[in-house]
Amino acid sequence: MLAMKQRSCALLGAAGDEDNGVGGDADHRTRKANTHKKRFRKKIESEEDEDGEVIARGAAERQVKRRTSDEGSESEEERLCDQREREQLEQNIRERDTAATRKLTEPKLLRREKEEAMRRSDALEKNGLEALRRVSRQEYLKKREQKKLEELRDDIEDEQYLFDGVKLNEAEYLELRYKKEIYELVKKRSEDADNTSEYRMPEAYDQEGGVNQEKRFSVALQRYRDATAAGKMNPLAEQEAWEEHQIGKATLTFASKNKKQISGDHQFVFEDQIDFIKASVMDGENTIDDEESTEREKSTAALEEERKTLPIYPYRDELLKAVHDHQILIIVGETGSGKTTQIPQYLHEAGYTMRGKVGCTQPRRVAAMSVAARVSQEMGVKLGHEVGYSIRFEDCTSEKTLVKYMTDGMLLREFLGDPELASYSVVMVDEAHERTLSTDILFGLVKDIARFRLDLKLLITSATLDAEKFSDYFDSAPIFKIPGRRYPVDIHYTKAPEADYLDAAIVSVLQIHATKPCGDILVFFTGQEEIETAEEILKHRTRGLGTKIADLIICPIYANLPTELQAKIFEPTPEGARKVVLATNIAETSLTIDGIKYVIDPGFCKMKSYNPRIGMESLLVAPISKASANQRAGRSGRTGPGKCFRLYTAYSYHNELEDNTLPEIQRTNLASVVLTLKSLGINDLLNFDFMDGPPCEALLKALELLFALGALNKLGELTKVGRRMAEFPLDPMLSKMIVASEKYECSDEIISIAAMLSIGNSIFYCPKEKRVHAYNARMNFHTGNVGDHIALLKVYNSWKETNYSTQWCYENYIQVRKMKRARDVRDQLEGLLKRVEIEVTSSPNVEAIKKAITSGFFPHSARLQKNGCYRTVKHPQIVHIHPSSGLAQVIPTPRWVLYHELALTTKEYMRQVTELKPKWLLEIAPHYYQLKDVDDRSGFPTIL
DNA sequence: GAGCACTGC
Repeated sequence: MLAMKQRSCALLGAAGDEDNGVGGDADHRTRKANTHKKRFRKKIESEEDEDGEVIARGAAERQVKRRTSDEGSESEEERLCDQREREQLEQNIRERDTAATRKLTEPKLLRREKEEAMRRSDALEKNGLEALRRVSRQEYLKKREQKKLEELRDDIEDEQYLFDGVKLNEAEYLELRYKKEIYELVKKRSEDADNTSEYRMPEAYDQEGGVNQEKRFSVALQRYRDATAAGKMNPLAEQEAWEEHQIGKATLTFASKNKKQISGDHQFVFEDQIDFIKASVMDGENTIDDEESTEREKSTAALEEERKTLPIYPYRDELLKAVHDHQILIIVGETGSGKTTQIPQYLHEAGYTMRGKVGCTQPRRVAAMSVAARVSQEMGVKLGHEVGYSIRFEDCTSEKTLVKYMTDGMLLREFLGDPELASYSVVMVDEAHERTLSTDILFGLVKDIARFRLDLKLLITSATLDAEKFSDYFDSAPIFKIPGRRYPVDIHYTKAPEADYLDAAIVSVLQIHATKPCGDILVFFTGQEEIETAEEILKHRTRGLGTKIADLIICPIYANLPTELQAKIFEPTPEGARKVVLATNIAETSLTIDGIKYVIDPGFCKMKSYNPRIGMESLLVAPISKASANQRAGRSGRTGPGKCFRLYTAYSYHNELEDNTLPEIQRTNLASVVLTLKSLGINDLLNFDFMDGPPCEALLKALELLFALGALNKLGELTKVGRRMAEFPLDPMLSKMIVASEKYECSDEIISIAAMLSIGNSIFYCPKEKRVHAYNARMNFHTGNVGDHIALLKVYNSWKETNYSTQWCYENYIQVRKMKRARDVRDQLEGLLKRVEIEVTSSPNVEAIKKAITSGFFPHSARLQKNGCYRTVKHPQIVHIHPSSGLAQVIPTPRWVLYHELALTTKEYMRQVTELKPKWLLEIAPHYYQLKDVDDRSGFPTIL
């Protein structure tokens, strides 16, 4: 019983330590944690001691933790055990201490040998990179520091711990010496760098590297060049075309010029008008009119000149000095200041790349690619050589890469192989204000590393609003401000709140169209449905206006829109016409449309939120934040002064909107985050230094799930299974499914299913006018009521059989783009299978495949109720089969089902459902289900 | 008989 309690405490990280928190909030959180502990303990009591595959490390640390978290234990038995443990701990400490003193007295020669051996094994471990034998990051760092301290100890011979004339104890003295030494080293190196006036530019590497590498570079470069020859969208490569287009924008600007001014006196009177009040002007800064030229090929000299016109240029030396003087720097710069392209170049020119790479993270793939392409052009080198980028499915870097752009998730993955980012001298986290999940985790990790690696420079760039917060988080790091280049934007609010924002938005569009001078309009909506409705109404209303009014070109844009149609928004507006772009949040950050002069902002967006208690995600319409509203407004001031019409009152803006959008980490399922952190050796998650910690309940839920999946043992440590799971960039349940497929010898099928599941639920395309056809096509894959998982497998395999035919996709109402992505994911998973030593085996046995799925998704089981609904087994909750499922209309209704996810829309729906035999639950997850769970009390006889 | 903001590994 006692052991049980200790286990649960350790598993929960430092839940017990929480009482040291601040005020009543901590109390509340502790109480919550305690109820979870109780629940957890119950679960653990039903456990057997079978999966003891622990990667032993930090044992003493754990003991300390267990001791502290168990304070206040009641029984005599517990106290005795506690006593024993304390003795053990003290024994450990004694041993360690004597070992340390022994080291000090041993002859130097012997010690050198030992150190050499240690160094070699360090190097081995570091370079070995063998996933399963990876050394934990913390252990590695500790060892490294220890070694350094020992070296310092050698130097102290007179036993006088004087540092700058102050007498210190040994520990303090060593620490200071350690820090000072590294500081001196860094200073010397950078001084050396400063004194060198010339930097050797490596030659082209044409002879080096494999053929593939070479081919890849040229393809990447070609892509970049081709992108500027816009308009040629290859229907066979939608995704690529889309990305090409995005890259093209790095050098191209589309602007509508010289449009005819619409005469001020017009005879149209719309039924309703909205009164706007101009309330404020968002100031423009540095409004120099030198937009990037549209010329494609430019001499290096011309590019060099262009670089000098960027707003950041006058701050170059000041910035470099700040970087030199401070380890961590917060940089505030508006879009257009050139920070993303210039800072890494400045750092390179200042010699920082001589002792490691300059890494720069971006939240989006396209941004990483296009910026890298731009910078390589500016530096006059081949993309992929000195300047490269690294995104999922595409690593365009080489050994010679000095400046590396990458997605933030990619850097996170790099942590797994390189626990202290040894190959980097500077890490720049760009667009930090967006607070993506990966960025938030990176913050914690880089902050930690910076404490050990004093030679590592850290740059965090953010928008103005929360710079202070970043500074506070990074130990009061100095803030460096760079002005952006933006035109002023007039902000207008409505006089009174609008009841129907959709209607109000349409009225405003017409109002602007009829009364304001030329310039395109951008309207923000929440989703596809709204956009389609708005499009219809607008078309209807403009139809009757005849030729008295200029043409209104309506362009919808949302992520699920087929790419050919998306390209339409980038076409220049014909003379005399006006373009109105109806967009989702995609236009807020992900893509930039030039020529926009008016923005209409209804103030809403769809936001995902997660309920950890029942494990359900929901997508709800919610008011945007002030930061978001300003971002939207700024979209109108890119090519000239703009106007933003907000469909809410100034009062609402100031008093009702939040300052910032809730960071993603606080509203998402954390299972995969927790697995990643655990595999980085971070065991104490509740005390991990998050900038904004996620809800305690969500963390506990994630731990609970990972424990059930066998990824964590009872002490909350990563097991071998967990270590293998962490290799896959997927949700842990999908990863578990893959790991389990080894046992059922169907890994080939399972990775196809995992790939299909991971790309989401928009594989089937369903145009309104062809609904019946689309439905029939979809149902073809469901013959035999095999369930949605197997149906997805059928879709993938059929596509493969047609040699990945685009035509086949059109015929079957399937989105080619998504299928291509699934193929990429599948290829990646196949590669990773080798890494975790799972053979690719194919099995025709459907039951085996379903069992493998069950191994990952057993917590997601539901049983039929008398009334035809389903109820989830473990955390009782009434749910329904989603109508898009192949099992939605099957008769007889399956009694037991397994679902991929729960989603709250109009009802609580299960998406992607497969029939299940209850005996599998007992067979596969005996630790999770007991007989009474699958024993039927609902009136149906259970078939076991 | 419903519906799917947006990213990322």
